[in-house]
Amino acid sequence: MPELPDVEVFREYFNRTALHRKIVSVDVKDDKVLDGISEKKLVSGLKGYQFESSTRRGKYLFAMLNNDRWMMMHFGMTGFLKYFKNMDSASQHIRILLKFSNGYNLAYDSQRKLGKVRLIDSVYDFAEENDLGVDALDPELDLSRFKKLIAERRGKAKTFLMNQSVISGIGNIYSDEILFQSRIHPEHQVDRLSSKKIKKLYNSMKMVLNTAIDRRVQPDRFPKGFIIPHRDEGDKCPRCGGNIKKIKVNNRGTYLCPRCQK
DNA sequence: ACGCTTCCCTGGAGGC
DNA sequence: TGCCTCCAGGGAAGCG
Repeated sequence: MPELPDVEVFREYFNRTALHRKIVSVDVKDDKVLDGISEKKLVSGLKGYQFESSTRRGKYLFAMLNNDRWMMMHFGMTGFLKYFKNMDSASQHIRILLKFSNGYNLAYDSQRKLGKVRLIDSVYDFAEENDLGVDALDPELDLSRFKKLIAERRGKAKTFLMNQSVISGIGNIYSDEILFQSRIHPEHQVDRLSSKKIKKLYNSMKMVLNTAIDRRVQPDRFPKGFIIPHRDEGDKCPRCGGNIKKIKVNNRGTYLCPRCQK
C-alpha cells in the first residue's frame, strides 16, 4: 500500500505519537525486516534514546534520534505504524516493537515482511546510495525540472512516474490516478507527450498527491472525480460513465478509462 | 535505457 | 472442507 501520501500520513502519525519519549525497550520479533543491520546493533542504537524529528523522501520515512543517527523505515506493500498502550489493541503482524517510558508502544507492522528497517548516519548518503530521485512533492521539483527529467527518458508514462530513481514516491495506485487526471494513457510514450500534456501531468501529480494527504489517504473522502475508489473492472468512469478497464503495465495491475485516456 | 521475468513474503479470494 | 492457483498498492536483480 504505502506510497508517498501514505508514508506522509505515517510520518504525521509518528510525530504525534513517538517524538520526545525515551525508548525503554526494542523487541525485534522478525529479523527479516532488518536491512543490513543486526538485531543487536538496532537495539543498541535505539534503546535509551529518543526520537527528535522525522523526515520523508519518497516512500521512505526517517526518524532522527538524539544520538545523531536515523531510523530508516520502508513499508513495502503491507507495512504501517501503530501506537497503542495495551497489547490487546496491538496489530497482528508486529515485526518490531518499541516501548516508551510512558508505557505506550510503537509497532512496526508488516504482514508480508517486504518492508525494511535500519539505522543510518545520513539521509543524504542513504538517498545517494539507494539512487533515490527527487521527492515528488519537493518544491524544488518545478515544471522546468520535471520537463528535463522527462526529456531524458523513453518508455511508458506509467513506468516514468513509478521509477523511484527519477522521481520518488509514486507507486502503482497513484500513478494510475495521476494519469487518469491528466487524461494520458499509461502506455503513452513519454517522449511523445506534448508540452501541454507534460504540464498537465506535472500539475496532476502535485494535485493528486496533495489531495490524498489532505484527505488522509481515505478513498471514501477523495473527490468525486478520482478513479481510485473505482479500481475495479466493471466499475464506471467517474468522468464519462464509461467502463473501467484493467490492463497490465510492467506486470502491475493498471486501471484506466479507455475513453478518457488516449 | 528499457522491458520482461523471477524472487522476496503472507494471506485472502475464488475455482474445483 | 480441502486443495490449488492467482492476485495484491513494495523493490531488487538478472537477462536480452
